[in-house]
Amino acid sequence: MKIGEAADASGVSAKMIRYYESIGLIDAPPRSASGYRHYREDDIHMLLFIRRGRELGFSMAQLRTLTSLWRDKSRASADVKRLANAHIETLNERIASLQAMADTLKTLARQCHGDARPDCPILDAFAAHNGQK
Amino acid sequence: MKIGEAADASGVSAKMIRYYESIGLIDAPPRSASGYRHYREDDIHMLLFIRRGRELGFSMAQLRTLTSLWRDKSRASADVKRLANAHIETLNERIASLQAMADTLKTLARQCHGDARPDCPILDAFAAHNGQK
DNA sequence: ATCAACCTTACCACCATGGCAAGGTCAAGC
DNA sequence: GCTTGACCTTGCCATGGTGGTAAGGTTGAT
Repeated sequence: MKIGEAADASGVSAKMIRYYESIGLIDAPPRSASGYRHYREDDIHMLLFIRRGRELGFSMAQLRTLTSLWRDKSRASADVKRLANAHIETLNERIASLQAMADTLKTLARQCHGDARPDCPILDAFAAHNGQK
Repeated sequence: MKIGEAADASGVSAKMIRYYESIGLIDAPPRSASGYRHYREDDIHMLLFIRRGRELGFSMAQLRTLTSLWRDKSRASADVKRLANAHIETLNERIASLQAMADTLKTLARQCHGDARPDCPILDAFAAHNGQK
């Protein structure tokens, strides 16, 4: 299978497949005489694995660990679970941070009459250099 | 006030102050004879304004609009409110996306016994190339 | 033989930020 | 006046993942 087909089959762009190879996340596949990369089923599975990990928000560094755990048939599931829990923690922090932003903005937006007049609590809050907020 | 003091006073690093100037987000301040940037109170307020906007997750492009609204004493508060609401919407989308990731992972982690055994529903889900998920 | 669709590598760009380097400036202490 | 240290200047590199683009080679079908 050439890289374009592998990209279609895995949902990972050809560009990214080459990138993953360049950073050592996936193995370099065999090449045809003319230099074309050639992929097999297992490689597609790996790409799908990586794509799903990325879709769940794992970083490349974490994917590196996850793929090695995946390859390691004698891994301890505790290791995987630990990584997953750490990532859940990170996600929760990011959610809380975004939620706090949204809450603040919602409060401000509610106080803004939103008409043609120029006075605006949102801008006031941004500009506050006294203890207003 | 020199840039270091402006950085301390505003919470925006000197590096970022120069960057904001380079992209035209803030005006270039007057320079001393030897080339040092010199800031006044109003410049600090602007930097604080920008910092608060960034802390609420607005993009640089949005900050550009917000600062121009701030400067425009005859703005309509509706314009500010519209921008804020659009950003709240974006934040909500990002939150929902992260929440979906976290929920999926939580479900998988709950199913993983997390001990020394190698079988792991998390990896299984990542690897699924049939309709398992 | 030609043409389109593919492949290859090697760059540039993003966005906001930090770091580092090489050199100029200023103020305080001697 | 000289040294020293803290500051300032510009400029370049790196991040992380991804897309784009360019210049050229390969393949397969007509």
